[in-house]
Amino acid sequence: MVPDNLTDPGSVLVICGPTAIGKTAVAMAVQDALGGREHAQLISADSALIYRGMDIGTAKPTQQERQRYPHALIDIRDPSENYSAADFVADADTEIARAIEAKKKPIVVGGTMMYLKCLLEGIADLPTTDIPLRRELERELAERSAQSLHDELAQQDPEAAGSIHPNNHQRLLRAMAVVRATGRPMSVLWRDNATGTLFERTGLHHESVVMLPLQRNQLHRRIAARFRQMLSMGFLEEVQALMNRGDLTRDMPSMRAVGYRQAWGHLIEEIDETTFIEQGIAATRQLAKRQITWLRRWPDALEVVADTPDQTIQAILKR
RNA sequence: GGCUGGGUGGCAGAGUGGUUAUGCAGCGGACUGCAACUCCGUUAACGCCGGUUCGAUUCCGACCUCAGCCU
Repeated sequence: MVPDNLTDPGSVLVICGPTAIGKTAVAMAVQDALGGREHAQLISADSALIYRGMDIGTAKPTQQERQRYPHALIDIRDPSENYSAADFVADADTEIARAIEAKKKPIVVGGTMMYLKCLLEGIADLPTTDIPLRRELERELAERSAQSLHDELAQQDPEAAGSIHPNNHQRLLRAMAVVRATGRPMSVLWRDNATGTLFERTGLHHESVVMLPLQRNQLHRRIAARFRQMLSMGFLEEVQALMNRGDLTRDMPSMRAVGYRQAWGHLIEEIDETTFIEQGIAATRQLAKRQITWLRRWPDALEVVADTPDQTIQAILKR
């Protein structure tokens, strides 16, 4: 018997956890428990799964799995394109509304904590990154110093400047761009232009299932095994094919994904194979660690500590 | 057996007679439009024994060990 809070058609189920813990398996099991694809809609919350052609290294659900368990928000971008937390919130809101419309329970599954946080807590309505302005700021950064740009930000938006280190160019330039484009501090806009929480935007409640490893070692072992399995499935060939396109560069968000970044370095003979494998596994472990840090502080979570998907499913269904 | 060159923190890799790089990993932290991102802080080493010296990771010697070459 499935508990009410999971079947409640007027609420969103969120399944999150670190990489390699088995979120997909749990999501599929929950869909089955709800009566299949007619009654549930899986929605991916993952900044890497959005990219077409990046399948092996992202541990994307297979074609067969996706036929029985269709996921929204997978393969929606080309690796040359950008995507952001704001894009995700907009897309996810749309998918959730569509699922409700079709009388399906929305199930958001993923490990990109920033996306989930913004989905649940909201994100301000700020101007999108303006490329020409961004270029201009990059030029200024090169001509002046980061410190001088940071000083300027401190004058116009002290609050944002306070939380952005001068060396953090990525965030420094974004905050500057917002000020330049709107004439108002980003920190003020964030309060004034908040779009509201998921409930405020859609009228839907949510329930979070947070998967955490019982033993960190066990997860680490799974990560290492999965990475080697990716290699035998042709991960390097996948990355080589992406490089062969000629239009992708290693500083694009897609190519900076865990594993892809290291594979790129190996394929241009920057690092040898052993180092590539070591670094790839280590980077994945670090990703899991960062995710777990977020998850530990997840508000109102239905927390499930389990080492295997089966344990998690049992724990969810028992509630 | 002989000769030569090496042995530096988990790995890679500089360097110095005293204040002991750096990168990656590890650990802690920040983060509202690149978040599998970006950034900040931090732990940790000089193969072994002896000698020279006020002081040795650095100089000298023996030893152990690795690589290459020679017989």
